[in-house]
Amino acid sequence: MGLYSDLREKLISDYAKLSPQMQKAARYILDHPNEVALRSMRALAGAADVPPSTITRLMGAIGVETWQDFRDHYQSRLLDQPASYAQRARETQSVENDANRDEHLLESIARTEIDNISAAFSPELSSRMIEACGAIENARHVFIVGCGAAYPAAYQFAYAYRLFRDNGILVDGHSGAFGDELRGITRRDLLIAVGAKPYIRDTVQAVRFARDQHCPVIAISDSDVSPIALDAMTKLVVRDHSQSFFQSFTAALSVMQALVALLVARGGQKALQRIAVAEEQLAAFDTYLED
Amino acid sequence: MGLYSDLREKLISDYAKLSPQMQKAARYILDHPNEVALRSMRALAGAADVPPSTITRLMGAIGVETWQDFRDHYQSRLLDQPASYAQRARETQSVENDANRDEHLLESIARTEIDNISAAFSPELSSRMIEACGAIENARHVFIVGCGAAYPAAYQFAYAYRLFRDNGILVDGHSGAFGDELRGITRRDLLIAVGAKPYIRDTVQAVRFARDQHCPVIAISDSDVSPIALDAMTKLVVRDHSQSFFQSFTAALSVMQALVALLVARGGQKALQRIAVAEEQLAAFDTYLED
DNA sequence: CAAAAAATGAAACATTTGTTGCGATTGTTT
DNA sequence: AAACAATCGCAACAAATGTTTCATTTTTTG
Repeated sequence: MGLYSDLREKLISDYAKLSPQMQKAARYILDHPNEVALRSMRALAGAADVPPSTITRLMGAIGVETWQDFRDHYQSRLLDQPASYAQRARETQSVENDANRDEHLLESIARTEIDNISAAFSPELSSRMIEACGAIENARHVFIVGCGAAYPAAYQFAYAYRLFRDNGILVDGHSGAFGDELRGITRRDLLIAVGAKPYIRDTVQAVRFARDQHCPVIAISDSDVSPIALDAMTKLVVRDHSQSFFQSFTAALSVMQALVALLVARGGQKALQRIAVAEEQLAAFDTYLED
Repeated sequence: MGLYSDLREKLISDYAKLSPQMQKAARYILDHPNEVALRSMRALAGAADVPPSTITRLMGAIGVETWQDFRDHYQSRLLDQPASYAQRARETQSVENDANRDEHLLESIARTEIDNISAAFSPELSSRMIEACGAIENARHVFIVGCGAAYPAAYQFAYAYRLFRDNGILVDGHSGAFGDELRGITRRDLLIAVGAKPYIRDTVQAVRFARDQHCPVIAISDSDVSPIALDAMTKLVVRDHSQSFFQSFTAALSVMQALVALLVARGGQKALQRIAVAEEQLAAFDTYLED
């Protein structure tokens, strides 16, 4: 019997030959290797949503005698990891070539991104987000605008929001002239605007138009005094520090996702039901690929 | 009950007060912390040369309810990244207060997002990203595809990329039928595909089409064996853990931004000049608002 | 020294774990 | 349509795990 230096590769190469349920199990194992090392087989089966017997069968299918052998393999893999980590750090320090300059840049990016996210979930911002949720829940229509680099964040919110509420409108100019969707906006509506420097004219004009119609604004921006946030009811000022030329919208996206999570959590059972219905509709349109 | 950030200290401070046999056990645990995380209590007792009951008594002596709690602590210590994540999750669950529930949820979200990003910049993923950059630089055309919740990440890359390279094409179906942009794709091109479960049919078909034309694929996905990543040349598997119903695309977005940053850094002066030109064009179109 | 207190290890206990067997279900072929 | 094989999940099983009990030994104390 051939011994594999890493069972992971064996699992990947044999993946296609496995039965659907075993694929499900293999997939979970590939995605969560540490759980193999730390949790019990039954717990792992439960997490992967397969009966325990499937795991046992998977062992046989990939040529592993017993679960213990499999687990041992993943345990030693877990113990070896810190070693290679340290070794890599040493290598990075010793040689000063082009390749590890890239690695340094990536490490620096990672730190910055984490800082940005941490700042976005400070107590102050958190309470503002909760406040924003209240406003969203009471609005008649919820408009979302964000252009250029801010478009992903706006789209993200609009996409998720529409799965459980049907009063969200993404202002992106895809339906005619930009801002056309805003016609008829009133003080009972709400505009969520995303944007950082350099501020894009369309976004700012959308905000101003909404303000003129006495529509409250929730601004996700890079400054309290940015043209987007200046007159906003709720200001969510997120950091967009970045190692590169472009600003980072990671924190903005994260805040958008957090808003959705909050809304769903507060919406309770009803929100979950709506999501289920939306998913069924998507399935009916054959949007998803069945596993 | 006082919670210690590290039970190790508790073990050391109480060491003198323990009975001889318990000291023997405590000594072994302090010397072999990983064994606590990986082996069974009986096995540990055997290794420490004490009866199992001594371990149970030691638990009570240092104020730990059960062996499971003790083991959990050492397990999360072993995976130093999500250190107190499990504990935090448990706390969030235990407190059923409506007023604080939102804040706890946000804290939990923040923690998870940071974990996701940390994992995305692991040594393994970092080297894959550098590898991906090489492929991007040598490709004739760079196609980017991502649907549904993955669209923001795809858009983000395409938007930034087009500021310094003019061979990027976002496959989003805005120009006629979906996938129409892919016509004429060859082995000299490159497809960057973003997507997580549930996999959207359009994305998967785009990947398959590219593969059929022998076009290499860079996959940003949630699993090594996802239909998007399975046959990909370079697999960037990012975590999408989330406290809410939806998966998080924060890490995917962050990876996209990092790729752009890498490309610009490697592109040197030439890339910066192109960016300057692009900005001037946007200014000419009166896109930005002058301060 | 004797009585009380503490500590110890073996065994018993209920629980959990990994594995196996079997009937039911599914999908394919004749 | 019937027959076959593959796959699946439930339930039973034996082995192990964590905990408790209790009699014995050791230590402390008056």
